[in-house]
Amino acid sequence: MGTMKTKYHHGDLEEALLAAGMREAKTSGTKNLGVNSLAKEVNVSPMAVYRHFSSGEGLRASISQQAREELARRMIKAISVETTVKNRFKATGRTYIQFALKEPGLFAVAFVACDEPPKREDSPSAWMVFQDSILDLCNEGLIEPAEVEQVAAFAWSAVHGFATLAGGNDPKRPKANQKIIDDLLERIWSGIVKKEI
Amino acid sequence: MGTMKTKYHHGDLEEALLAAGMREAKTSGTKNLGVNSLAKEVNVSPMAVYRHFSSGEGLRASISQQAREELARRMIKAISVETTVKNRFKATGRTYIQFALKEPGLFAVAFVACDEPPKREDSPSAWMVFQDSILDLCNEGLIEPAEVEQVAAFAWSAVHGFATLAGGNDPKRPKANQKIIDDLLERIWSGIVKKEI
DNA sequence: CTAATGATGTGTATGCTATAAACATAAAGC
DNA sequence: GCTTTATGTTTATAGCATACACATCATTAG
Repeated sequence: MGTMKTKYHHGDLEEALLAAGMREAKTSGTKNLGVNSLAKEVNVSPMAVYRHFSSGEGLRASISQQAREELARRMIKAISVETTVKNRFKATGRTYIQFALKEPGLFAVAFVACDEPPKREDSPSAWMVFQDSILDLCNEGLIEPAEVEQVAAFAWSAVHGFATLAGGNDPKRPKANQKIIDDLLERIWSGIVKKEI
Repeated sequence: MGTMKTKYHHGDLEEALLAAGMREAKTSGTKNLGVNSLAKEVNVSPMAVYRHFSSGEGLRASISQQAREELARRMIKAISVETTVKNRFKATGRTYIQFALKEPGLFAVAFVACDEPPKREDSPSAWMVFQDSILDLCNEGLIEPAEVEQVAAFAWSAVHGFATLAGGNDPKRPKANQKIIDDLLERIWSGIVKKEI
């Protein structure tokens, strides 16, 4: 009888469920993230899920968290190759928007409103990356320390809003190409460094 | 004999379902918008719903549309009392954001991603109001005609993004009070009328 | 080494949801 | 008045989340 295909215990079911969830999220967004369908995908009975997550909602919250971490990682990576504060800021926003456009499923899952708080709070977050990028501007003297919170809120809002709208399927959604995105980031920049005038 | 409480035919079930949906949306957001629960709320069997909507998804799409129309009406009303283009623009954004903060349920329902296209397309939309407000700026010579689309996308994005983030329940969401919102709108203004420099 | 214990997975049962098919009732048109 | 059409109800099926009881394996204590 050679290989016994079905070990009674899976080994690392939690990891497998999150991986399967991310796969589904990439291709189908928020659909197909149910307990039953994900359990089936990893060849496990639906109830096994509850040994690792308190509920289906909890499972989805963890998948959502993973998606947000993926976004944050891409942002950090994009920043790392830029040399000026302005370019780092723009790379931050551009990466965020391109993530929404190239991975609409992941982006949708990342920002569904979910009540459940994520398990780990210490992971890289897009918000943190934004804030750091704004703190850099402050260190360079481009904005006042008192403005940091406001500026971060503004920049994050504009980028997140565009990503959400352009990545959606509203027939009237804003168009998005490289030039348009760059124009947007320049306008945001204008709203940030008012003193540059 | 006396009052027959239950007419076999409801009279205007479609309207009643949408009204019930809006009531639920106001208090509970996207939850409790199922076919069964709404049917029960108007004292009708679940299957009756399908005489007016092709599916539960279709029903929710119509409720979502109603929520968007409500937002657009409030924006139009707010604009009507302003006299300058800048103030009209700011009233547009402020109303949008305050709608998200004061009616989080309605706002959530208004902008859930739904594939189903709405039934009527000719209704007032927030997008139209934004665009009109930007066209005004163009008429006043504050921006170039070629910029209109870009500017509208930028303004809409920033306002929508802030409304979404500030109205959500992320522990790190941006704070929102009158002063902060006004600062935000000024920053957006800076991104719009670059030439004012 | 063996036996108890805890962690992890299965099977079964319940109650919810969406919706298809067949039937019932009332309203509108000939 | 009788037929047709619109609008509801009933019943049945299938999927989902999840509670409860049981099975299996891994670890650890004696």
